Amino acid sequence: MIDKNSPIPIYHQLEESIKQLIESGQLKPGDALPSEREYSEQFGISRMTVRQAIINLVNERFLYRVRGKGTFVMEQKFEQNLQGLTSFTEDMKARGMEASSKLINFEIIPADAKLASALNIQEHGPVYKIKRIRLAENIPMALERTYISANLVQGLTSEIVKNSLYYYVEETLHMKIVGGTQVIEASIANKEEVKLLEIPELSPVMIMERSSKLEDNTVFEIVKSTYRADRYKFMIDLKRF
Amino acid sequence: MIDKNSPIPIYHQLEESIKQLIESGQLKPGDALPSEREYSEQFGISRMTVRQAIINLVNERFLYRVRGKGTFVMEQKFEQNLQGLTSFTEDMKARGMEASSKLINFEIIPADAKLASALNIQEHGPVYKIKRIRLAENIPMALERTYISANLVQGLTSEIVKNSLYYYVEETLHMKIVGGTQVIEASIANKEEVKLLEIPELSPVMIMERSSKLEDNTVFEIVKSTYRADRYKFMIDLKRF
DNA sequence: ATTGAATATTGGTATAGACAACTATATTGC
DNA sequence: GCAATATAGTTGTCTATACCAATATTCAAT
Repeated sequence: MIDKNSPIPIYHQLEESIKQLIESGQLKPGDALPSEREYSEQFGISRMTVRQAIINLVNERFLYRVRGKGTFVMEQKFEQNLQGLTSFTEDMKARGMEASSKLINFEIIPADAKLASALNIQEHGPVYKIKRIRLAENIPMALERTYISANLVQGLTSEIVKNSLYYYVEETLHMKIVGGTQVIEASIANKEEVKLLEIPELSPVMIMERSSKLEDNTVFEIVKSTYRADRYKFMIDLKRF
Repeated sequence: MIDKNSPIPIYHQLEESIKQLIESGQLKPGDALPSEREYSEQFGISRMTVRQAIINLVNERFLYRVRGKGTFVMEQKFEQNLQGLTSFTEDMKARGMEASSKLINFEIIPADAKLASALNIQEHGPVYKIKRIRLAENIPMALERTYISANLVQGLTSEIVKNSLYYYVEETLHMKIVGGTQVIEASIANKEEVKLLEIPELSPVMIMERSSKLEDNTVFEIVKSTYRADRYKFMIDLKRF
């Protein structure tokens, strides 16, 4: 179980070993772990070394400790990371729904000042503008307008756009999207949104504007989405530092 | 600087002391800290105790360490904390605005089924209900309804609520809020919200429902907030895994 | 001047032991 | 029976020490 001669630190070996027990279900949420001294004796390692392993797992929220009682497995194992950057397709799949798209418009436009600044390119530079209706279970969920510098992703076609853009960019072009920022606000649907999303006039909508970046920190895309408030809620995990 | 006879752990004293130096600007981003051995000798404490303080600050992203080189102050210590769980007061401060509150209502109510389930208590159990208007620069920003189990936080008074609830809970009761989840959706203001937030009828609003948890994974509070869409945008950082 | 080896300094891992603070259980005294 | 006390077991804090691994510096050989 623990190899003292391994170049891998002992505390790290123990960490992985405990994680394994949790993930395989041999340790269930709420279960008490053996005490630090028990681990120490069982593996012939110092209690401080055991503590280092446990402290790390506590920081990662796999375990929690109560002084005088013991160390226990966290109730809510590992929630999937929302606040993760996901494509619409991935997002809907995580919600157990089937995603599809309807391409409304696909063209190359010159960047206006605001867009050029957001994409970090020259004004009037060529930009793909992709306007799509996003559907879940064939019901309109969002209107999405994606802007990508045409110099960055060359040879984009409407065929590719109809399938998964992220898949093409990551698997074929080998560009790696690493993160971004997203601004969320509430609003009332405008005429175009009312029509395309098939909702009543004056319906509330959630507007999300995302900017995603590649490994080298260049801006990859700007996405403006309008989500139907009656069909979409946004959930995030919070951590207090 | 360090009081060995204080009931406050030495590593915690050192932690606060270093944080102070960073926040006061005496240690600037990129600066190297004294080495662990220097701290150890200067304060007459063990190197392992110094390490415990530094490890905590590294976990909180105040510092970073490089083996063989030293320990340094993080470049962007405050940038990272969106998707961080913040109180309204902290949130507004980060936006450069002054926060205040108006207490609308403070009472103890019996939990209905939904609330009892969310707070993980018995149905009809006593729950503090705190209704507050949150203002930024003295303009209404949000209507906030907070629900806390009365058995968990005893002796809450309207005086405490008028000041900072998080401060009281963390500093006086020594409860540690570690995280939570938040659901965001768009809607139209109802009559009460229109009146209290001083907005036109049919105005769009952003509704956020937060559940925060303590170290031992018990639910601490449920907060339902209604934010004026014209005054509030929500920004998060995204990471792709 | 440049290279290369030795030395010093830094953080990383690990040990052994001590006592404190807290919890649960068993025992004692009434 | 019940309450107070003792005891054992848990995590929390702290010390002192040792050696490893990575980096920086010093100094000698070329």
